[in-house]
Amino acid sequence: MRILLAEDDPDLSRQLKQALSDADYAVDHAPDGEEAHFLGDTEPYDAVILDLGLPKIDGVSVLERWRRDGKTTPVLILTARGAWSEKVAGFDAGADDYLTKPFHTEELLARLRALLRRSAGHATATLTCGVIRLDPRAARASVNGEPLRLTSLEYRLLHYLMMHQGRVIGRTELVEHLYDQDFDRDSNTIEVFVGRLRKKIGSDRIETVRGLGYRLTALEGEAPQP
Amino acid sequence: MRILLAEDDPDLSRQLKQALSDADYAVDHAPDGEEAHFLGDTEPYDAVILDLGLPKIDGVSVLERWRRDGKTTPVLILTARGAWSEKVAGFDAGADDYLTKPFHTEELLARLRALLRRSAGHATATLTCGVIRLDPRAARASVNGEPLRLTSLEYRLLHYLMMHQGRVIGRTELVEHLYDQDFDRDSNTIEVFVGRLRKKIGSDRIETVRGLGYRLTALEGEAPQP
DNA sequence: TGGGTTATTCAGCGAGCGTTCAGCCAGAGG
DNA sequence: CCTCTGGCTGAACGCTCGCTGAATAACCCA
Repeated sequence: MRILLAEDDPDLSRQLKQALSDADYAVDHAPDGEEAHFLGDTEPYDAVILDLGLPKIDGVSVLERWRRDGKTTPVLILTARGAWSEKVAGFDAGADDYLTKPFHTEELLARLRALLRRSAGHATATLTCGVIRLDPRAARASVNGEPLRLTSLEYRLLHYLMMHQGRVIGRTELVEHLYDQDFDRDSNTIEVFVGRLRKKIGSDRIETVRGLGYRLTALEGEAPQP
Repeated sequence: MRILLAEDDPDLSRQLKQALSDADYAVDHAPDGEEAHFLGDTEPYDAVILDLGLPKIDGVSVLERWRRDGKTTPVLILTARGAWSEKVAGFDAGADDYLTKPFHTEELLARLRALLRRSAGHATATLTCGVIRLDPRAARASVNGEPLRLTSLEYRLLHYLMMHQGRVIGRTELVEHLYDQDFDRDSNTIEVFVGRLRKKIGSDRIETVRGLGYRLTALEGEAPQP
C-alpha cells in the first residue's frame, strides 16, 4: 500500500512517515501543495493524507483539482483548526475523512485502515482468502491458522494481492504500489518475491496470468475461514 | 437513499431524523440494538448511523454480527465517549467512520455524504452473452459458471467479440484491435485463434460469415445469465 | 562495528504461447 | 459435376516470458 503524505510541518511529517513506514506502507512525502498535486497526479497512491494548511497551494484546492480530473483516490484531511463549517467544506470538496490536530497516531492509522479497506470494497478489518487470513492491524498473516513469517515486502505483496483478490494485477501495478518513488522498472524483483511468497503460502494460490500479471483467488471447494 | 438510524436518545433521534429527512433521505429508526440488528439484517439500507450505547444489544456487537454475516453496508458510529482506543476498536469492528457527541448536524451530514459517495463506486461491469460471462477486471471468463482457461490472446479476442456482440467483425478489424502495431496481413492467426476459442466455448457460438468475418450472438432460447 | 537478515541482481533453464504451414473441407458458381 | 476460393485444423517450431537458485548489495539491530 502506497500513501502520499502532504504535510508541511517537519516534525509531524517525520513522525507520521515513521509511523506509516512501521505499519508497512510505502510513503511519499510532499512538503507543499504544488508537489502534493503533482505527485497525486502522476503516481497511483492507495490513499492520501492531506494537510489543509499547505504552502503554495491550499489543500482544498489541491483536492478539488484532483476530483475535477477524475481522481478517486481516498483522501484523509488533516487540519489544525476545528471549525465544523470547514470540515463540511472539506468533505464537499471530495474528502473521505477528516481529522483535527492534535490527534493520536493510532486513530489516524485506524481511520486510514478503514479508508483503504472500504476503497477496495471490503467491510471487515481482517482480510481472508480461503484459508489465508491477514490482519492489517497487527501486520500478521496466517494459513490455516498457522502464522506466517513474512518479511516486510512479502507482507506488502500479500496485502495488496488480498485487497484486490480475484483481479489480475500487473507487475507494473505491483511495483507502483509496493515501492515509493523512483524504482528501476526492468528488474525481476516482483517475480522473486512472488516465488518466495508461493513457497510460504502454497504454490497453487497465486496464479500467473501470462503477459498480464498475477491473481490471488480462494481455491474451489475451500470454505472461507470465519 | 435509505438510512437506518440506530439511536436511543429520543431528543437526538427526533432531531437527526428530521435533519436526514430534510436532506431527502428515507430514514428508519431503531431505538435499541435488537431492532437495529433485525432491521439491518432484513432491509437493504445504503448506510447505517449507529450509536454505541444502545439498550439490549451493544452497538459494537450489532456491527460485528452484521459483518460476520457478510453485510457490507457502510456504518457510521456515534458515541458519547471519545477515547481514541475506543475509536480504534470501533473501526476494527468494521466501522467506516466515527463521530463523537456532541457534534454538528452539518458535519454528520457531510460525513454521511462522503460515505455514500464512496460506497457507490463498486459496481461490477461484467459482460454477458448468453451463458458466457466475462469480467474484464478479473480478466476472467466462464461458460455456465464454469471458468475458462484462456491464453492472453484468446481472452482479448473473446473480449472484443463480446463488446461488439451481434455485429459482424472482419478479420482486419480484429487484427487491428488485438495487436498494437501493423501486422503481417496474409497470415491466418485469427482463424487459428477463433478455432481454439471455439473449442473452449463451444463451436456453435461464434458464427462465421463467409467473406466478411465473425459474429458472436447469444443462442436462441438461451436465458441471459444474471 | 560486525553479524545476521532482507532486498536486489543476474544468468540459465523450461515451458507456454503465438505463429506458421500444409493439407483438408465446405460452399458457391459455372 | 467439377473447380476454385475461403475457411478450418493439427502439428511443429522458435521465441518470449516467467521461474529459480545463488551471488551480491543494502539494511538493521545490537
